[in-house]
Amino acid sequence: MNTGDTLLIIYNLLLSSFGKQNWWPAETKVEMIVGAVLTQNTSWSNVEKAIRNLRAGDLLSIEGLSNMPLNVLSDYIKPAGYFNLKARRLKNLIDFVNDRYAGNLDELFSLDITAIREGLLSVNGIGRETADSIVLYGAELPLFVIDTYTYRILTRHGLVDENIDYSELQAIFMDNLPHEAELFKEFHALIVKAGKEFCKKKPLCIECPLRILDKEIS
DNA sequence: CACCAGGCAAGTA
DNA sequence: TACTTGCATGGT
Repeated sequence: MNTGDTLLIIYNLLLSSFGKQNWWPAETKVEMIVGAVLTQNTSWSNVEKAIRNLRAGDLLSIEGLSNMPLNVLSDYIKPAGYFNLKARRLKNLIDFVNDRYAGNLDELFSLDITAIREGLLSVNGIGRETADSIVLYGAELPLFVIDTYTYRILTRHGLVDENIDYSELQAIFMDNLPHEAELFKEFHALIVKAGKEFCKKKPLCIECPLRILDKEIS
C-alpha cells in the first residue's frame, strides 16, 4: 500500500471517530491570525479567554490592534500566557500587514502560497507552524500544517522515523495527498483532536481509532 | 504537588 | 547543525 492510501485511511478513521471539526474556530480573518499567535504552545481554552477580552474591548481588528500600547495589549491577552512575548509578536504581525499591505489582510491572502509563507516567516515571532496555519486557515490555500500532535501520532504508530524534521514531515503529506484546502484543514484539525484524546501516553491506548494500523503498515 | 498546552527565537558549542 | 533555555496562565 502506498503512502497516499495510508494517509487517506488515517483521515477516514479519524473522520469516522470524531466527525468534522470545522476549523479554524474564528469569526474573522483577523481573529484567525490573532488566535494563531496566541495558541503557540498554549491550550485553546486559554486562547479563547484572551480573544474574548479583545472582542469585549472591540479590538479584534487591524486598526484596533494597531494603535495599542504593548503593555495594554499584554494585559488583554494575559490568560493566553507568555503575554509580554505574544503582545510583541502580535504587534510585529500587525505592523507587517500595515506596512506591506496597507492593513488589508485580503491583499496578503491574494498572493501565492510561497509568497504568503515567506512573508509571514520574515516576521519575528511567526515560525513554520504559525505561518502554515495562517496560509491554510486564513488564506485557505492548500499547505499542510505540522504540529507536535502530527509528529507524535505518526511516530507512535511507527509510520515515520522519530528524527524526521518539520519540512520532511510536511512533505509526507504534501507529496502524497491531493492539494485541497478543505482536506488539509480537516485532516490537521482531526489530528489535533486525536492527539488530545489519544496517543498522549507512550503505550498506545486500546480505544485509539488508529490502532488497526499498527500491524498492517510498516 | 507536578505536568502539560494547536511554538518560537536567541544563545551556546 | 544540534541542543538548551526563557517565556506564563490555567486546567487536570
